[in-house]
Amino acid sequence: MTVSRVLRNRGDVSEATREKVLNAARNLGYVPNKIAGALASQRVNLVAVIIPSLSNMVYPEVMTGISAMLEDTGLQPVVGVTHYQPDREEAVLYEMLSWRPSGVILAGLEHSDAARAMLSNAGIPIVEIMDVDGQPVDSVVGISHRRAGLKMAEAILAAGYRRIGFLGTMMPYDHRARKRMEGLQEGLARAGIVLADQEFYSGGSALLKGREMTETILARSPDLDFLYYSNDMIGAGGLLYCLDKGIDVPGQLGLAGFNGVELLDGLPRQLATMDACRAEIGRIAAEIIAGKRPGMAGGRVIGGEQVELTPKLQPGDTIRRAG
Amino acid sequence: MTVSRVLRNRGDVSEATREKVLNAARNLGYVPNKIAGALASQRVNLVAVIIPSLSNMVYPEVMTGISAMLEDTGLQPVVGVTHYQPDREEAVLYEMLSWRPSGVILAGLEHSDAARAMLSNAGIPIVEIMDVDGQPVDSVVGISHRRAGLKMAEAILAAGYRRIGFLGTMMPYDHRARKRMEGLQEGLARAGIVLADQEFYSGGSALLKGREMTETILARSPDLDFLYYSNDMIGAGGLLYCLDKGIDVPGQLGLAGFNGVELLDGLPRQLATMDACRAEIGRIAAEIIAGKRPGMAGGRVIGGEQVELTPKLQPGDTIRRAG
DNA sequence: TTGAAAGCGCTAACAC
DNA sequence: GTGTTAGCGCTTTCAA
Repeated sequence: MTVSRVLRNRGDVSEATREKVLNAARNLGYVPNKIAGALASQRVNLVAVIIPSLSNMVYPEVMTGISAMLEDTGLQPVVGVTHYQPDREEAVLYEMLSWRPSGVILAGLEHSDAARAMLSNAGIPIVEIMDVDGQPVDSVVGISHRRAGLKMAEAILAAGYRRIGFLGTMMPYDHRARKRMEGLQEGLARAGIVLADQEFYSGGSALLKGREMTETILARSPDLDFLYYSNDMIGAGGLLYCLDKGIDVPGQLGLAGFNGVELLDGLPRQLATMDACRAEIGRIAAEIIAGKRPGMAGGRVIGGEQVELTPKLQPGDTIRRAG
Repeated sequence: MTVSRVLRNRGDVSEATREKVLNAARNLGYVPNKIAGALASQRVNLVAVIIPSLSNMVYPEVMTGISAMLEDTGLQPVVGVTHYQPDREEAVLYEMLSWRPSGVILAGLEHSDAARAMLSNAGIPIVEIMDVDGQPVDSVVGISHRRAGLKMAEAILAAGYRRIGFLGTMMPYDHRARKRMEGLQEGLARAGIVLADQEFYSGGSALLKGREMTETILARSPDLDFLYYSNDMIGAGGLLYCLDKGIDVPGQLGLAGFNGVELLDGLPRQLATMDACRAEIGRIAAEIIAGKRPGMAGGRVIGGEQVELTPKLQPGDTIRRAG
């Protein structure tokens, strides 16, 4: 039918007919059925985005980058949440793939075998985001959390701290926090230093947990001179705790978090952190799906792209000036 | 085909055939095509959720409530974000309706005429959430922001404050913040008091903005004795500012925010706030879509449901004890 | 318990 | 520039 052509601004249609159709559509309150359209054309303007959580702030920011980039490509992101559970990830992925999206963006490089198999067989661009320490299925955009931890270790040591504690989530599937801790340990090991203590939490208000954990770890290991938190929210809690207690930060005790969340800007003191390049990651991932990356003239390359971003250390004022 | 029956656990199929089909499916890495399925069955297991923003924390929490409830109904939420722009809302709604979802959950009661028309004609359950002050299209679940503001006015006056300032977003389309301010003004008016000053912001780190706005409004109106913030994040910023400056809270200056975000638990002092019942709203909205509300034995009632929740005042310790 | 056939509402290819 | 036709991959209905 000509109607189809008008509604999609396709092919040659006379202005008159066009107007007529548009009017009729408006008056009838006609909403096209994309299900039928997709079935007929074998094309779906949806991009599956699979992330572990929406309450982490990091992911909403990645989403923002994705949405912004996708805005004028005609593609629409569809979000699925896994709650850091591999089996949920598998289920969500299956569900989404059954709608035949144009591409998949998903967090992390660790997936169940079944999920990997689905991704490999999907025949659409797959972009794994956030992390580059591992074997991607197709494309990957992220930072090396291992190197981030290592870099932080160097900064800590350069500033003269020696008794370092790590505070983070207990979640067994937060692979990126784990890699940062491993990177930190490796960096310390190079200087012959061992992580002095560690403390984990799960659930609850991150800010409050940060306070509690800080109190706990300092009670247990009063000689610690640096605390590395796995995220900025618990780090901010720790900072507020130290200020309350009159602990000399960064003289007596140094602090650092991770992510570079904008929340930190309003704190009484600026927590040291490392920017995880969240919006940037989202933007690039979306570009890859949309086939908009420079150097890829339309046709997709087999094997995918590997983009490693470099997180910048933001020393803030909770870490002593080196030297 | 029999295959279809197996994959949907439908009708009578012999165990033998069933096994055979399941095996074949697994080996081929078969993922059913829901597009075709949906077209044939005229049923789609998707629920459209349309919200203004993901960075507001409030909406991710509503999402959590929705997801949790939908978990075992076979329905899947699909998120669309409007950035508080009516035309974006209209576009997102159009896009989503064209996938023929089983229901729509969307924030607020204010929509463009076109959007209203689409909603009315969609022939599926519509649930407007967050706010009950207005005319719903179908069902509605939320709180009265006007009454929330009014109740806050009463609490403020009862505690003896008289020179009240309001601080909020400049966004012209944040109708709920506007209604809270109007409620506040109405409550003050009953005691013959007029809002002493107000200050608005847009964009940026809410915590930081809260600090800046507080400084600005106090510089302009040093005699204010209470500040009512349109959300907890800017309120928290204001609280941190006051503590920095050594302002006596709540003696000299009372503070209150809105939402009851869990972040507040980690602050040095507990900001007074009012719980917006976010997860609860999400849960009930999802129940309505899933047809799970008690008293609705399957068949949906024309006209929809109206659920008004009552926000609780959490006085914290930034408001003087009354009397 | 299984197979065959029709058709969901569109798009693509081709004829007019 | 416009109409016609044959599917897209399923579900549904009905017959075997």
